[in-house]
Amino acid sequence: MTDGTPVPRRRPTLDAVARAAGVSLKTASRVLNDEPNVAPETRAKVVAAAETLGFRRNAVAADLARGGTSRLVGFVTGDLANPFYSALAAGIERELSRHGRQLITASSDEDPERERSLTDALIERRVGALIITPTASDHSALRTEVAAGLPVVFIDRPAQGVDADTVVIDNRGGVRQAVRHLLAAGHRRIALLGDVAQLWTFRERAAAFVEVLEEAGIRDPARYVVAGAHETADAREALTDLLNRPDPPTAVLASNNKITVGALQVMADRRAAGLPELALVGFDDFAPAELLHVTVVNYDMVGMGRRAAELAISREKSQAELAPRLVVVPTELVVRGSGEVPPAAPAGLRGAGVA
Amino acid sequence: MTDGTPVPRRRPTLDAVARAAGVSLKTASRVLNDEPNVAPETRAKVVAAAETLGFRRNAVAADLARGGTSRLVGFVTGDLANPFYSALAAGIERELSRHGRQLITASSDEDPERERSLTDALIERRVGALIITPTASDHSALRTEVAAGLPVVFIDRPAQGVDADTVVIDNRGGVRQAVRHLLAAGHRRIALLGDVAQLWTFRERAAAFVEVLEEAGIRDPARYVVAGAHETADAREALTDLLNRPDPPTAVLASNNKITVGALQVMADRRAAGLPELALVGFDDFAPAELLHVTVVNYDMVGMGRRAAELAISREKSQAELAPRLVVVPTELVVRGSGEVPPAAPAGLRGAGVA
DNA sequence: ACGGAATGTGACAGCGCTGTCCCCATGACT
DNA sequence: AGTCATGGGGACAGCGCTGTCACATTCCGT
Repeated sequence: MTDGTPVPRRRPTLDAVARAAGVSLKTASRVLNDEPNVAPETRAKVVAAAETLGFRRNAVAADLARGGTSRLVGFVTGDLANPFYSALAAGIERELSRHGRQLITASSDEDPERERSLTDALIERRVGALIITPTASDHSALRTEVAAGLPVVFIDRPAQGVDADTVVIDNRGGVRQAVRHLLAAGHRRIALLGDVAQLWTFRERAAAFVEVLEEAGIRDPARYVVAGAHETADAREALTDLLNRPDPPTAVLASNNKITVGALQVMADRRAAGLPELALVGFDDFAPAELLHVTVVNYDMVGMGRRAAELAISREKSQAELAPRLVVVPTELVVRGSGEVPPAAPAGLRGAGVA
Repeated sequence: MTDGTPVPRRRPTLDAVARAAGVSLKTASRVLNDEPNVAPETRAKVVAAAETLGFRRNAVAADLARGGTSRLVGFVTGDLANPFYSALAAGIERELSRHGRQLITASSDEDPERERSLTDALIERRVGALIITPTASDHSALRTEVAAGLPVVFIDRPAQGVDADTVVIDNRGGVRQAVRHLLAAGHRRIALLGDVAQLWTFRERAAAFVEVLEEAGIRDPARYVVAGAHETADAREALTDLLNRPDPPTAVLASNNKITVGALQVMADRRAAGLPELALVGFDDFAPAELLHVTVVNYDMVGMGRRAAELAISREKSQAELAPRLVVVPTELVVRGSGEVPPAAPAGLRGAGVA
């Protein structure tokens, strides 16, 4: 076979650089790693040789030689297209880059099976640490890895079956703020519209929700707790059903931003139909929430990612066995309104009360 | 020094598995890579040994042995926290995972310097392909890499100084749709509110903008073209300035979603102040744009990412020299309204005309 | 029954780099 | 002079895996 294809020029190796500079392989390595004890002239020669050859060190080989662990951190998340997850990713990435580490992301699409295989792939890639928004219910498979010293951090919800660092939102606190706000405005029939009932975050929020209402002396506080509104459309439907009950709620707490949007749609329809207004508080702030005049439970998503990365790196750097740590990210109620259209409200009165 | 710290148990190697199974290293390798010509019994023995030892293959070493290139694809983007970029990332990641590849993302924060160093780091990591949303104006440094056979794909805007595959939006077409829509509604004084003047996307949009207005016989069509509205707040200010001119525009084309939000804020203020309505069309759709009743130029961001990944992978797989390819993603005008509040419009009339 | 293919397995040499150890010059200090 | 620390540099053995080649066995057709 006559080799017709142009040979894909092999990259110059460190060896080639050393030869060109007239030094040994190891000396070249020293120069390129800024190790001490190299004469300035020698250093210059090597640098020049590397430059002219267009040398790029091979981080794969370097990692292997150093012990087989790469300076990569894996992030297994639900869906990168979701602003919540991508905000986490952004925070993680920012923190990592400060420590010379790179982020490798993988979306599980909330599928436990896929989460498992992605995690495996990342471990095979010998990531230095692993950050996971757990979807699977059991993570005991990771126990071996954690025991072997792999830093694993769970974010947004804790994992079961393994002790590891965890970063979560103060779900209960956030719910309490939201519900108290609605109670203070005089609401007594308050609904909670949630995502997936199995999700830890929802269970937390629902528990707090019921608790606060009970404290306020509301009877049958779980009466308007509904889960299963995974997409915006589901949320719409679920809320419509609630409102069609004989004794409908007057206020809603939406458990995430997709649901909030669904609720806002319903509210717009009601308004168009001349029906009474509904009060709304949403979990998760989102870009134009301000324009829509909706009160939300806000927290720092990017900061949350950053915290997770910090935990991962600190564990990776310290050899000692650290006890699992828990970081709870505080929430803050941003009072704006209930999602009513911002009609003629004088600017000064903005964000003052609920409907 | 008495070694007090618990030795971080080394991971079992393939060699250990082979020994445990009583076969050679290579045979174990064959089994774990599903290579043919291994007797079923032998296979079973190896699998069992791997299982009991908790063996995880080391992808770093495997990549190195295979020729030093990893099955990783790098994505250098502006800011992962921006929904536009994260949608791209999601599309890329989805396509890659279908081909057994993993995505490693890095945010340049739109800083050319940082973009450069991240690109370098990824090349050192020996990614199999590189996808970049270029921020730097010159990418001739990548010429060597491209010549050496590294698949490089530019996304959202083309690069200068190097011939490579590129995926862009049909900016001109999108602008044409938007402007014609406004013209048809009777507007003659139309403004274009843009991001960064140097950005290729803005220059394209501005050129098309001027062109369409000229075709329509509008004099001095660039009169209301303003750039530099990088953040929402800037956009607000820029638009306010425009509206304070003696002969203010009656319609605005916002060049991205942040700007659209800024414009919506201004419109809300005007409405509150009883000033005449302003027509608005935005570039980029965003989650609650529907609720805000705003007409937008929409296109498939996730699909765009997917296309870029396809280009990268096809190039990586084919050894032949492919000529640089250009993919233009079509845009679609989603007519909803001009961002006026959705007051009493009967559902049936929704999204029918402009203000 | 016998050559040749197909099948199953192993030895061994790298992939490109880093860590360890070791050697050779200096220069400083008895 | 003789010793010894110190700076500067190289040889070499891996890191954990895969590719190549060589070898042993079995199976087939004629």
